[in-house]
Amino acid sequence: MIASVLIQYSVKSLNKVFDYLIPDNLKDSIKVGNKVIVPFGSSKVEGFVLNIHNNLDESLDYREVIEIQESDFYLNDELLKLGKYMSNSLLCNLISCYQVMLPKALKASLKTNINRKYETKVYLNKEIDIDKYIEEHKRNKKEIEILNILKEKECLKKEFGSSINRLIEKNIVLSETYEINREVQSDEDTRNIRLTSMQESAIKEILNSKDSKYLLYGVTGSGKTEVYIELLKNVLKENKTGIVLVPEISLTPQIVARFKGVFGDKIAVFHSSLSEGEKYDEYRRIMNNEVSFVVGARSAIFAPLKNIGLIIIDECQSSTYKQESTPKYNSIDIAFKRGEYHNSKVVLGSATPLLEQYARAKKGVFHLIKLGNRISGRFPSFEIVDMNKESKKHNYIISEKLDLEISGSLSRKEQVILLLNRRGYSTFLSCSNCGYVYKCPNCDISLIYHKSSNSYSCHYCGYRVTSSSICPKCHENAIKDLGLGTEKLESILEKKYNTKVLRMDADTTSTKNAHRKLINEFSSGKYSILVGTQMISKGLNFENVSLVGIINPDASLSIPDFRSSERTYELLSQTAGRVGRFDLPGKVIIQTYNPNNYVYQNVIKNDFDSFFNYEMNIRHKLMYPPYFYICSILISSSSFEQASKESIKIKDYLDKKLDSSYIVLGPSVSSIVKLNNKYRFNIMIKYKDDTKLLCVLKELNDMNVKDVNIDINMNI
DNA sequence: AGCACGCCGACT
DNA sequence: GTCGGCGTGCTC
Repeated sequence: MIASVLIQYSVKSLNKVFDYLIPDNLKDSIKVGNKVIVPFGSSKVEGFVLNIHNNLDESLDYREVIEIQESDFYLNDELLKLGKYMSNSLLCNLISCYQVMLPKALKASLKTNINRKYETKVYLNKEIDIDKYIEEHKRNKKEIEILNILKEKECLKKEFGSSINRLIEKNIVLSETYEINREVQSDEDTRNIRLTSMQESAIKEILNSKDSKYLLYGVTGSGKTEVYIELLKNVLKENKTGIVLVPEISLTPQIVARFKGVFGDKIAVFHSSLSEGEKYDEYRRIMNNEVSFVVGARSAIFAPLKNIGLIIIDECQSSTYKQESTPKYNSIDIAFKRGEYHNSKVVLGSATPLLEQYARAKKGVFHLIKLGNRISGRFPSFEIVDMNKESKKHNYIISEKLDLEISGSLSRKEQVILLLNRRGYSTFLSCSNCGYVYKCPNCDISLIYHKSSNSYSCHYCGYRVTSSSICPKCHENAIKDLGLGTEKLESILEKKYNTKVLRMDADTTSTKNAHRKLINEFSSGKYSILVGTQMISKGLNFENVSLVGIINPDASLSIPDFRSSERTYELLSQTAGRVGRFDLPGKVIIQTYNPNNYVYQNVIKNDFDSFFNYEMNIRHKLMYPPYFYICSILISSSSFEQASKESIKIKDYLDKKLDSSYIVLGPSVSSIVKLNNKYRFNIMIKYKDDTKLLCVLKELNDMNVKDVNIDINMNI
């Protein structure tokens, strides 16, 4: 018997299986999907068994499989097929697809040592006359004490001191060690919640329909979570399983607590804050059919559940569902694929779905279900402040109107949230003497001043130097920090309003549980103003907040990406949703230099449909999604010339191979020309059907150009 | 990925 | 004459 093994390394030349003889002692136990150790060249490697067969090739000199790792674990048929699908449609190595599905402890890599947790139980050896033994060893009080307890019941070894070891050695007491799961603690929300008629009818509509894909479209606070819960209860009734994806567990503790409260132990939760050992435990619980549901972020879509009845993707507009590193999969595509396999329903939920998603729902590709208005609170009142006028009055950061509203809120002892989507103190550093702009030595990016760490840092590669006002070029003491980041805003506000300001951004929430701690502190009223980046736009529920100020939304709007408008719309409407959730009337102030922009105009009217129509028109004209799919090819090299030359060659190649139904744009320099010492060029392909494209790109992928990296990102 | 093989430059 | 640079090719 021969095992075809896909080994651990994710390199082009190893993207194929190697055949190994299965030795007799493994013949009965080896399974397709098993993780095995095999000899490879002069070393040993790990890999997955993709096939077991008998086609001996006489010309080959086979070596033998060394051993099976984690014999109770294997990639099942569905996941094996799913990996192949991913590898084909994403143009990446097969092994990277399998690796991404698994917790670190189960990935193929000889370095993994699983931090297993064991427990040892001890009990009396029935074949020994205990009473006689006790009689003979009366003087050893500790031993007798233990034996008397064990006469009643078996116990855990750790309940006793070291004297138990002597008893085990003498075979009086028997011990048995087995693997156990760590206990993962989490909050539980066990409220009993009455469903609204809107929710009831949404649930009925999904349960009674034969459709497989749904878009549950409901504003923030309209109670999507309760709909999910009822759907899952139904899944449980049918003895099936389900997956719930959320953008990021740490940002949505309430929804997880709610699931835990209703389903308790039947749910496995994949936190990013779990240790690798804990993740492995949760994975084991799933494999052993101990759980019915899995809740987690992007990679939870690969949970090895059997008989899936329902997959829910909450906040389906979130960009976190697309993985930025290879394999660049999108959990939503994977969800549809798994849904097909299991014949299960897939429900996307959002208050601000992506244009593609909403368009598909309107077209009937997804069954659209609207969930009406938010349950409590009212829609806040909006005001757009024209910063062109304000800057004439020398108000660049806080407009008169916003100042007035902040003062008003503070005097009423209410709280204020200000959104500024830019962390750090300043946004760039420049010499007032010679005009030099302080850039990262590895990237073509301005360094950003961080006052709290007294450093200049690059937000892309992590480069960091101690701050100094001496210009590296002209050596004058003239470096000035310009532009506005959350740190600077924080200190400006503290001075201006003489109050405590809480800042929430990637810098203040980097430590474990910091996010939650800050939220609780703001909730408790210790601070009157919260300043933060986009991370404050979601999920927060504060009763005492009456004002939301949006400081510089234009920055988000001007990001060179075709989705920047809809991202900004989402960011603003989500942030606006932080106010007026309870009894306080809410006010939202948007400060912009483009007051007439359709994004802002529609945000203030809360008119998603109107925004949708306007934006769809633009997408249509510019041939962007959902009218076309987009594939982006990134060509990078440490040599600018090589990257440039190769980009042009690739463009010519694509033009030659692809017919006119494909639109090939570029090459152009990337928006970040140099990143991590690599020069970057982009080619964009607009397409409606990927079958031919995938073949052409596969050939392109197989061409090896030295010192040049080609990175393909399908369906961005 | 790691390693062997192999072909050209600079040096005890 | 050798040591060693890294380009190429192979691993069941």
